[in-house]
Amino acid sequence: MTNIRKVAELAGVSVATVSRTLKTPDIVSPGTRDRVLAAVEQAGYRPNLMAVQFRSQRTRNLVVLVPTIANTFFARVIGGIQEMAQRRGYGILLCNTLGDERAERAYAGMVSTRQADGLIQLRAYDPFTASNGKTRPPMVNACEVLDAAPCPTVKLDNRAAARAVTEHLLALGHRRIGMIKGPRNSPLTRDRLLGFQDALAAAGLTPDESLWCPGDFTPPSGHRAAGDLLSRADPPTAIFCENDEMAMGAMRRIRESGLRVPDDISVAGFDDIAFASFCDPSLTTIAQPAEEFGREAVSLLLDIIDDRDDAADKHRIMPFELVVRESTGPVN
Amino acid sequence: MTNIRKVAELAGVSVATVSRTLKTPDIVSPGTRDRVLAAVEQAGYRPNLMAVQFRSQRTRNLVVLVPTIANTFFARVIGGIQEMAQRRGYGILLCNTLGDERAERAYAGMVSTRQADGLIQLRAYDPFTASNGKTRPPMVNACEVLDAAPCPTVKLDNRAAARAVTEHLLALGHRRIGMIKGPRNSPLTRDRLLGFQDALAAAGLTPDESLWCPGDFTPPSGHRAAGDLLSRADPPTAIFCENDEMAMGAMRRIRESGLRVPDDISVAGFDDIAFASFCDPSLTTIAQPAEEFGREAVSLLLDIIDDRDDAADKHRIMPFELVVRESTGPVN
DNA sequence: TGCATGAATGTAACCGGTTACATTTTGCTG
DNA sequence: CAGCAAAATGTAACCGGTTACATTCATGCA
Repeated sequence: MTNIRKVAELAGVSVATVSRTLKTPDIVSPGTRDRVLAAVEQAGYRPNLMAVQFRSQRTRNLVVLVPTIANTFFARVIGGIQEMAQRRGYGILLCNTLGDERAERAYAGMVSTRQADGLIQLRAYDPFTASNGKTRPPMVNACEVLDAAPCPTVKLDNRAAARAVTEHLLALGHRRIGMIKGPRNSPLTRDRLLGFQDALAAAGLTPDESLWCPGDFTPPSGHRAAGDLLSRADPPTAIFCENDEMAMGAMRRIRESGLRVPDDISVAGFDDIAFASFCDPSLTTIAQPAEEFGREAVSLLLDIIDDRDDAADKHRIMPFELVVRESTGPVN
Repeated sequence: MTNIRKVAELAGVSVATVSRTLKTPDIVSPGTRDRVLAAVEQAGYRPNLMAVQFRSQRTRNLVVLVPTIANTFFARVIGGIQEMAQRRGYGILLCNTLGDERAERAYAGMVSTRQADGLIQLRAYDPFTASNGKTRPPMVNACEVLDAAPCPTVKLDNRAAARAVTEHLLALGHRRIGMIKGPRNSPLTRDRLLGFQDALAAAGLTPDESLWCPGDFTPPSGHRAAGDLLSRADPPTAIFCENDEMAMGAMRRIRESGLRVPDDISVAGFDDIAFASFCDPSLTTIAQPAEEFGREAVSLLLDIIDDRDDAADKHRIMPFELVVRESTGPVN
């Protein structure tokens, strides 16, 4: 491996001069600079970044904990993270945690052990809980956010968004509205449920909890939950799904029962993934700026890392938009 | 930061003994071992992995170049990569290249500069082309594979798979079959086109190149291409799309024309993404073991890195399966 | 010419582990 | 108990950059 000493020898200068030529060319005399650059070229020298990182105690890597990369929405968020990280000179260490907290804590260790300078968590779990008394490593929590997050957060006003969807369904005349939720202990699910209830309450309706089915954000779980709802004696006339993946599973199940969307049952989703506008019928949903979530999370994280920041309590609320398409219509 | 010297001091031993206690506990006497471990505990010591990596000249990171993480198929492949890498003690540096070769070469530099030990490329481009005479860094090419790849590869027999799809359509009586392709210069597209032609030739048909429309593997491009095909004087009775994303876009466009799938036009896709079985109609497609692509790529790459391997010419062909669903039917 | 000043360059310590080699301790045998 | 091998532990070089500080060199002015 050609190292800085070889180059120095080749150019007839000291290692310091080589280092300076590459990092601060302006303080090296033009003649020397040319000689060094020629030697660099000739030797095909590339600085060993492990050494640079080690010396500077900065890896310029960020750990990203993602529950499932297979989820289209997260894929977009990661795209945004990667884009902004690259722009700021950072790399992304991707960790598909599948929601396993042991794995998340293990991955979080990559920051403690200096494999990365900071961490972005896309789930409501603090992987540094067990850090006993130590200073918290730089972290940002995005998408599904802890209630009392010990770090900056980036999230949607899920309550308001869910309320908007529900009001849309109410305006179409629906009164019995089913809900296909996410996992029980998720703050995201809880907030969307609250927004749902807000809208019902404002309309003077009492929610029927028997119409709330849990899912896990995958199409099969939406399919299953819709099956549950349809088998009721008095099935709902509309179903609000907490994400588009489950909505697509639900629509499938509805059609399998010989019913039509939206003529017999309306379906609304959440996220506005790419397929939402291409499936049949196209899906009424909440559009989120997924890539922007990622970019913003990186921005906040680098603020902490670069110490351009004193407050760990910056909280960004991202905008949403109700996108009405074909899957919702007037109650039959 | 607590380092190994602090721990050594605390335990009343030398740094070497601390290092040995953590790496090879069996060659340290039990009494000393306990004392050191207690000191480690007390100090909350975590070895600085940057130092370890620097010393051992191994980062235990792998760079992954992915054209678009937003593509459901690649998301699954990356999931497999991440899983196997984790199991083997490696991290994944994810790079969303968007097909930009400059960016790919830049990212590839992370291996030359020792930020990572090897690279997995999911596109048919060799980012080390410009490496003048140097030994090639460890690399594996998966999914879309170079014809004369200078490294191990993992791919599908795209030609055979495309032939299987086409034969299925021919068996249903279709004679005018449209094709929605990927980008022109892609070996993957070329192979699928060859398989398509193989099937036609075997059936004694001459392909009509005017029915081949280029796309870019996204739903909108499939939508657009289907529009092109439908506007022909004599439109095809079936459309073979080179991936499911484009197939969903195409189906959407067909329905917008007032036609039904498969009654008026059959549509087939490729990849069997999660939505393929949940959209309406569900999609006839080629199932690929996406996660297995990723796992296999990591396996091959680590074989090179660990030098457990002499041959850079291991080439894996992964199995496919034709999954017939609702989107294809007998010609009208 | 001599000296002050600043620019250019060199020297070597340092980051935090690992490990070859040296030294000390332990345990066993005769 | 001497003597020796093996086990345990210590010392310090090393990985490849960066940079504080020291040194050399060039320039301008009196």
